[in-house]
Amino acid sequence: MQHQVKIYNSLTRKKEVFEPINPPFVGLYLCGPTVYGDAHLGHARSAVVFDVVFRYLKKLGYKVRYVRNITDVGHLERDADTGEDKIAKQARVEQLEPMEVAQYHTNTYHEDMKALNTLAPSIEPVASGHIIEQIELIQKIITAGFAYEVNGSVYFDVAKYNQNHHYGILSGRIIEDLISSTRDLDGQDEKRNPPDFALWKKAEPMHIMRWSSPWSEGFPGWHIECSAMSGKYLGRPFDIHGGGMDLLFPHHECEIAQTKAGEGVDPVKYWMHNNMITVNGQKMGKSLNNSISLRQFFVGNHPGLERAYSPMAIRFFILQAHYRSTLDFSNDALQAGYKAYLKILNGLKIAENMAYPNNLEAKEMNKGIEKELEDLMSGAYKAMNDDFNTAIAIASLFGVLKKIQQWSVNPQALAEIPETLFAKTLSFYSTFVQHILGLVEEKPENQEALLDIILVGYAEAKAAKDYAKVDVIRAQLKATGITVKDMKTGIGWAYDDN
RNA sequence: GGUGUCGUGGCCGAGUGGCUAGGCAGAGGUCUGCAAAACCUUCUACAGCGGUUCGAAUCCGCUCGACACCUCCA
Repeated sequence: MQHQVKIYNSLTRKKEVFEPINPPFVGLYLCGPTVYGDAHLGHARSAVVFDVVFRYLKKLGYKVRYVRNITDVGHLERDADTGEDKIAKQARVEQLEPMEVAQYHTNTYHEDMKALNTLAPSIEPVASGHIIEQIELIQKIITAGFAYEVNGSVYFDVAKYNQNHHYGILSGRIIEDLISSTRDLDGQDEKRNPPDFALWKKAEPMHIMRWSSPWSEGFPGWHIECSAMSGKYLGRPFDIHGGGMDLLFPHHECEIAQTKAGEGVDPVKYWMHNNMITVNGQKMGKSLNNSISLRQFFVGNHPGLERAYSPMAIRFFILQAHYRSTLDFSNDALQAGYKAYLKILNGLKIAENMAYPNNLEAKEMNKGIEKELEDLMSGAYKAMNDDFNTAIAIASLFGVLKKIQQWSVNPQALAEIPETLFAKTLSFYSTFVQHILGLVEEKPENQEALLDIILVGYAEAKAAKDYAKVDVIRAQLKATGITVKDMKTGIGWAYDDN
């Protein structure tokens, strides 16, 4: 099967045909979290979006190496010159060793990402574990003449770089504006120009996180870690670099500059940026005090939440929008997403339990329905090929679901299509839902066995027309948040959706 | 101020020059011990004003409005 994937490249601002540098291998790098707080919806969005990219490219047969880093050092508050390290600060607040903070939030991040059913990355490098690589890259940049040392700190010389290269190539920033911007009121600036950024910072005496380097005991700047680690594991250049749009400048712009300056090559062929989650039309972010952590979503523990929303509801909510659009959070939207997800899931159960009937009356094949099904299925793949348009793919999926449900109600309709098409359709649906979109059934594992036993009793009571007993079982399950569903295909259940 | 994005029906959210997006919610019906689920049918759109075109939600211009980045942020 020929697949031509198109990707919107932030660098060229165009959709481009995806041509891996070394097929069938694909290198995919995603900027992961700075582990000083619980992951929120925004983290979920980039993780889920690129999880689907990862899954889909694998599905197409590419050998994808997916690298997602953990930032546990070097990410400063406010300004790369004057701020405090985010993790060190949180450690001070909580009176913990910085590594405890980083470890704790790395663990919770992994738990949350697992709950969202994102696949683990192939490699998950940690910034503090790659100090040597970062120092080496800084040295290369100094040797090339694009960085300077001041009092034990090293800065990237943006103006010098821009003489022969283009700082602003990704973000569209104009260097003169950046240089002339006089927002910096701190007189004790070590930088030659405001847009220069730190590659290495000398640690203040109080600073706990420190490593020795040729310049000082200190710590690396934020941008250098991604350059060093992506280069180490994916080579130069590599295929796809992802991240939130808010990282486009300065983080990704700086990554390009560092690699170009130090190694003489462009680091990345395709840059992909997912858009932001908004709350009431405003960006969700820690600094805006409107972020809701994923754990709060999962249990409903936040004033802005009307109820708990399961991980799959959130995953579906994210996938219903295209990744380059802003996505506005609201209780209504999430609730709608959850119901839609339940519907998709119900189709999965039907598909699993349905077989092509062997007692069909002979009928003429219906070419119209055949074509409709083929169009829906190829439409879903076309949508994915077109810059991973999950919204359209899901619409196609609902079209297929409708057919499956009709068959479950009226199996005789299957006489109009060949058994091979029936099998293909079911297989398509199940594969697309579970393996490409990554939507799976959420069952509390310890409850499942009990629930099955209870539902056996329910079915027996029902067969015996003992409706009093039926109603009691139903009411009791309802009280624990489980809705019983009497389907044609058997007894099912779902989480209560209201 | 600079750079960029966007304004779609009750809500969310695709779309691109002509052909039903989809989901949720609403209405009517089928089924059912009653529900739920499922199925069938169905109502609300393209910010405003001009222009290009045989034809525009889709292209161009203006107006209004919203947002993002420029400082840490997925």
